[in-house]
Amino acid sequence: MARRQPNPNTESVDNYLKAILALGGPEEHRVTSTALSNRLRVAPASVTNMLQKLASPPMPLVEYERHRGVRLSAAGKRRALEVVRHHRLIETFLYKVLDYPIEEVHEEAERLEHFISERLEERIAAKLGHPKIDPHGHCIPTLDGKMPKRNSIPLTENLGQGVFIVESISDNDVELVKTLRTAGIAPGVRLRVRSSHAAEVYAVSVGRSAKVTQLSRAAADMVRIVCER
Amino acid sequence: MARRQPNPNTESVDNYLKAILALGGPEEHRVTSTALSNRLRVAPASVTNMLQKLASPPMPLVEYERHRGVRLSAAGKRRALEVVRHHRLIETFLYKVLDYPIEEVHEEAERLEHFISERLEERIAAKLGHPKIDPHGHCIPTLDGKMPKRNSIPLTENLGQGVFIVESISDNDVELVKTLRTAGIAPGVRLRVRSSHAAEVYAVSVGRSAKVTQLSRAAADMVRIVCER
DNA sequence: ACCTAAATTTAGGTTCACCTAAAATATACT
DNA sequence: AGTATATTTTAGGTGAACCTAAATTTAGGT
Repeated sequence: MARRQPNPNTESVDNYLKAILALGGPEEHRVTSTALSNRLRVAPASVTNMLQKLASPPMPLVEYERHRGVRLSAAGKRRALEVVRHHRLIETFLYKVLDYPIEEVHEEAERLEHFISERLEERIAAKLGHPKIDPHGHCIPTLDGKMPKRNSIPLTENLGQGVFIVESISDNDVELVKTLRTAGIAPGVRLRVRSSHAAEVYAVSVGRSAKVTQLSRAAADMVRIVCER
Repeated sequence: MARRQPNPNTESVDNYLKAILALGGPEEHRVTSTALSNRLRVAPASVTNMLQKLASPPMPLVEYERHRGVRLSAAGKRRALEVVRHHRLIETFLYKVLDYPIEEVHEEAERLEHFISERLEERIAAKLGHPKIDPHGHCIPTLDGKMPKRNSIPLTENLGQGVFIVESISDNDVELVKTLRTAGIAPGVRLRVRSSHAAEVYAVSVGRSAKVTQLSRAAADMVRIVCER
């Protein structure tokens, strides 16, 4: 009477899949155990264990070779994008319908993303008019698991001074998001960058204002920009 | 380095507390292990185990004497009512804001009630104008843990024919809720009862209509009524 | 009071996700 | 190539919530 269900606890599995998706980047690199261990704040041994489990069933969620890292399978990518879709829809909903402060949406979405049904996902999307972008400027994956890639770069990679448009802001640091909100830095905003590449502190001004805001390197790295127009 | 946290997994604990609250009734009777075992669909031994755990910490959630059943402590009752508040606020929200069909709100709320933050609870309540009653006609406990008791009776306990007002409808049976919705039986509706006490089938008519609907005994037992006016 | 049936508890086992410590493997440097 | 260092895996263990089977306690009928 041996039974070995491949899909035991979903919350934890979801978090692994999301992490692999994020760390693999747009090119879907292999992701190392250590990288996952750091991001998920879990012992390296626990990662190995989980990866072996994710890779073993008939329809594996990841492709895994010992010592060579993991990559999502088609099924794993589908699930990961579904969770990201949940997350971003929930963030948008909390922000637009429930008037959450922008810096608080992430934490709530992080918890709820695992537990909403297909129906609730659909109702939320409908209520919002099937949005494509969340309040931090990130693309919301479509129902059929597609997420357009945009050609933005981190503010820290820009090639000197100039005027740019803020594309998106990383959402996982509450303090950072609050700081940027206060400074008026939000997706779609025009940003004049005054420091040059690889500075320790970035001086920027927002919109047409002359007021200069100082951003730490860490903060600037969380802001992605595109060229104006 | 012995640590013994009394509050390990909350979802399961929440469900025990809710079940004890419901089964204890307004008089807060002791609840037996068997009753909990049936309601939670868990082996009797598992119930005993959990009750012992809930009763043991410095601030116990239940009062428990072996072979004599359990009752909620003050702390346990507070938590149970908080979970019920979550549940009913979520049901109301799904119904009113997200246009859920009434028969589907329960299942979704049952899952989400464990995971929403204080903030989300507050935002939902505010969006709804701090409602006192959920879409099935049940009272929503207040933030400070009070729930008014109403003097309704199950339709099956009524003392003969007459005209009544529907107070509430049990929410956990999808098919039943759908049937009642189709028949137009909803909280606040006027109901003329034509069968007498303890019948096998209840014949009722809704509002001022002459059309008669037949309800099984089981269905009638899930409908609570109050006297007209 | 006695005995049986039902309810309840004890004892011991499972799975899941995590852990630590030790062993194995890969990479980097001279 | 050969060793030091860093990464990864194996081995063994934890607590939570459930399970089954066996032992115990309570309650009902005569």
